[in-house]
Amino acid sequence: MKWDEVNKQQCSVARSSSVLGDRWTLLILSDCFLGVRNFDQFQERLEIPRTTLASRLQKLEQHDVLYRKQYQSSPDRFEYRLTDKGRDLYPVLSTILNWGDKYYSDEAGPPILRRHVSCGHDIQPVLQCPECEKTVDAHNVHARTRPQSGAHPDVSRGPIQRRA
Amino acid sequence: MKWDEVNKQQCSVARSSSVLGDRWTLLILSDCFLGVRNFDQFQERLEIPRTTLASRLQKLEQHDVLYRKQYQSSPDRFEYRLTDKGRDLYPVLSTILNWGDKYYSDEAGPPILRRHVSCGHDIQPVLQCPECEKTVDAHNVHARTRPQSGAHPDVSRGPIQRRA
DNA sequence: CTAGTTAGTCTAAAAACTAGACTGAGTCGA
DNA sequence: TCGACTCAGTCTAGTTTTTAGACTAACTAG
Repeated sequence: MKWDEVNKQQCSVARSSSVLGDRWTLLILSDCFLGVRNFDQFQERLEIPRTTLASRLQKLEQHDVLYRKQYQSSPDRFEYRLTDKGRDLYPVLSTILNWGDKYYSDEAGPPILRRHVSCGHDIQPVLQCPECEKTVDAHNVHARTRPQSGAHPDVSRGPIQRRA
Repeated sequence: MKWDEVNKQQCSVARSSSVLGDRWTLLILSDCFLGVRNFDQFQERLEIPRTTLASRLQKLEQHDVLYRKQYQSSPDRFEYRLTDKGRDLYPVLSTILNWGDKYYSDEAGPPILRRHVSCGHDIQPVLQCPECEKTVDAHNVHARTRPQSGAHPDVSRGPIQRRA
């Protein structure tokens, strides 16, 4: 299957991956959350080839993750900003940051700090069950396909979340 | 910059992206969490080219996200399983699933259901502050670089999380 | 002996990525 | 008015990655 047909799969991860699962895309979005808005600023911070950057920004705009907002005329210039849909990717970037902090940061600690404005602490957000408010991870969530959803059926052996 | 130099950046998202930010990788990991373990099973479910699958699995193994476990001999055959480090990616895949469910699922609802074993509800996990236990999103977390971390300095205008 | 299973590898063509120069439409200072 | 600068891209040519699909190895089952 070609990559650009992945979004037709009946799976939310597949459809999301067709937007996010590309070289550079997650890094571009990370910079968006850090306030970067202009083409050259993305390019300099990421050292991404300009052609690649242009095509990624265009793709993210087409998928309504970013939008172009004019910030001057003559010559017309645009900056890239997160849409609501884009801002809803915050949990994705935040959990990726958590994982990177855990496995790839040096003794001095993580390079980016996140302060929870409400309580003032530097935090690493965690996943929580919205019903019972306990913290959740792979071991206490059981995934299954909804019948008639058109998704691939469950693997016969079943999920492996509860392995030691 | 070439993609395989991204992991040298002083940024947890960059280092994570060098592992996760590739075509197919997120989908492979998603299948791992659904219990898929064998080469042909990945290949059939994802319809990924076999050469690409082989190189992705090798890469994930090198990064200690998956490990190969022998499950038969003569001929020796191996299955791919999540390591602890790999299982720690659950929040990443889970938040991607949430986002896909919100923006890409049809009227009938999301194709994959997740049951919280502890409380029995079908849930979509949310991000929580571990200090004050409130739900967090882009609007109430303020990111900044730690001085002397070697990360890119903050964008002068500052984060945009609190924009309307 | 023949067919089937599983996990890959091989090959050649197509597509994507990369570095770096270049363009266009302006501004700014002298 | 000239030259340098800004910014957001585009162009080009060379390199790398991805892709489809056939093929291989080492068995087992009938």
